[in-house]
Amino acid sequence: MESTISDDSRTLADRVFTRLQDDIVRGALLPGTKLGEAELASRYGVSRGPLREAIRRLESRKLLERIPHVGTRVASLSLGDLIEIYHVREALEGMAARLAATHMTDAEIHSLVELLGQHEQQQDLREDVAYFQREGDLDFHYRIIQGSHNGTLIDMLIGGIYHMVRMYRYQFSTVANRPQRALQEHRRIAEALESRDAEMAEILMRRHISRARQNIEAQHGLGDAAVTPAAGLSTDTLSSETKQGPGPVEQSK
Amino acid sequence: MESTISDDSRTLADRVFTRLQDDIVRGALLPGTKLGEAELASRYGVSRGPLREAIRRLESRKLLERIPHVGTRVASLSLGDLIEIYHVREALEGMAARLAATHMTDAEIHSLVELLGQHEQQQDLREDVAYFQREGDLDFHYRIIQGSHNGTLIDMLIGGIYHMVRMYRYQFSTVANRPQRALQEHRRIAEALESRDAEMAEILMRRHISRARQNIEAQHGLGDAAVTPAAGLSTDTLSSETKQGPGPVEQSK
DNA sequence: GGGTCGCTTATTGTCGACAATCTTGCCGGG
DNA sequence: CCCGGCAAGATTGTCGACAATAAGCGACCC
Repeated sequence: MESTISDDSRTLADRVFTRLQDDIVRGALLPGTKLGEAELASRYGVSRGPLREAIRRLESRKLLERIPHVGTRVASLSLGDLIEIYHVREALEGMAARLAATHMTDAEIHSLVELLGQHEQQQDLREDVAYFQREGDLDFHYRIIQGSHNGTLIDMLIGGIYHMVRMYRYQFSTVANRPQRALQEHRRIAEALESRDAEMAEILMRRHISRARQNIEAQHGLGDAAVTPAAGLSTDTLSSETKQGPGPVEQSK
Repeated sequence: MESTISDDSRTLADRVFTRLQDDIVRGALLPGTKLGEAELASRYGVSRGPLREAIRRLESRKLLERIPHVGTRVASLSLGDLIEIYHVREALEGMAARLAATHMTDAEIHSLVELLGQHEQQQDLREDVAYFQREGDLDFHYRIIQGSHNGTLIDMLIGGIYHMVRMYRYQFSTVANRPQRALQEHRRIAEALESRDAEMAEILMRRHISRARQNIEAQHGLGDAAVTPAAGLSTDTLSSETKQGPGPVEQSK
């Protein structure tokens, strides 16, 4: 329940794992970039030992692609991969919503409704709601997943899929171009949860995610000029590639 | 078919990862066993470096539990965990069956039906069908999952969940006490696939897994005396130096 | 002139040693 | 007698160096 792990309490390998994952997800490291171990080690100020352990874990989470004796590079999602992920999300989060309708506590549901209220306020107040809406959307889904109270499901979604979804959003800087509607759908789902209607919650959640997927498909289907990753990887020479900003690694919140 | 990556082509860390995973899944290492890095390293004939990388990957797969600065131990599934897993399987494999109904090739379906024929023969011929049925069951589900042609789904099921299910089966040496019925259900599912009935395939698969779960719940609800773990350590090719005492694994606590 | 072989070099894989941390047993005090 | 602190031992975490493998490049042969 409490996830405020102080940054220096855990082991070094765990920290570099978190930082690296964050840099990948936030788009600081563009997909396809080759990651030299020596370079990364010096960048994060650790030795190659802990770094390699972190790499193996990121590899398990499909955030890194590794070829033995060749190297490691940031995983690049194709559109097909993303569609696949959304199909799985539909099944899994639908299930999460169904479970949440019966397993969430009243306090959790109340808190969720409050969160929705905040989202609506932000929706009204700001024009540039993309970022907030984006994170808010994640937060909404995040809470319902937690509300399922199914540890396996939570691990799979939070630890396995959500990082990829977030990576995608930052990668293509997806504009939440249907925030109003998404918010409405969120509201409906919350209402189903409030009335403890499990079947309705599942159906609404599946629809919600299905629409998001269709939205992505349409967006990329008629104009994928806006999704050019701007990162031709193919045969990049090593290193010295992603040199952006003076602060290569930003510290998180 | 089995000409997969030859054992010496991959890196050492990959090999010890496979071996360790196999030993865990097959029950050679009992759940809860404390794994000392030095001991494991000498057992597998590698240094602690590659071993630690393998450990991190197994940890990501929830097959090992690690506490920083304390140690690593084999994950022990509670009954609740297993039930959770089966619920997720119901959603995920139901989806896999639905996708398989439309995405499997005719050749794949034909091969699946042939596999079922073999299972029925074994069913008729042998009394001690537990092992074959067990693996056969896995094989059947395995093929349908592959037949979904959804890479994300496949990774999640094969790479994430199935090892845990297999571990459980070996752990409690679960007797497939309803092989006849399970086989019938498999047959029905295959028929649905043959007629390309996606909805029917999903429903049948969900029922099939749900029944398996209910079977487990009942079995453990009234008597769990039949949980005798049979141990057998695998000693093949890697480093001929594997000291394997009569009691190599110590139960902690 | 094109292709292939061998060398160079950089990067990954592996190893052994050192340092930090936890556990355990013991001692003293309450 | 029980509890807390302290020291010794063991185990994990981290580091730097060495070895093995693959990519790049140039020369040589056909």
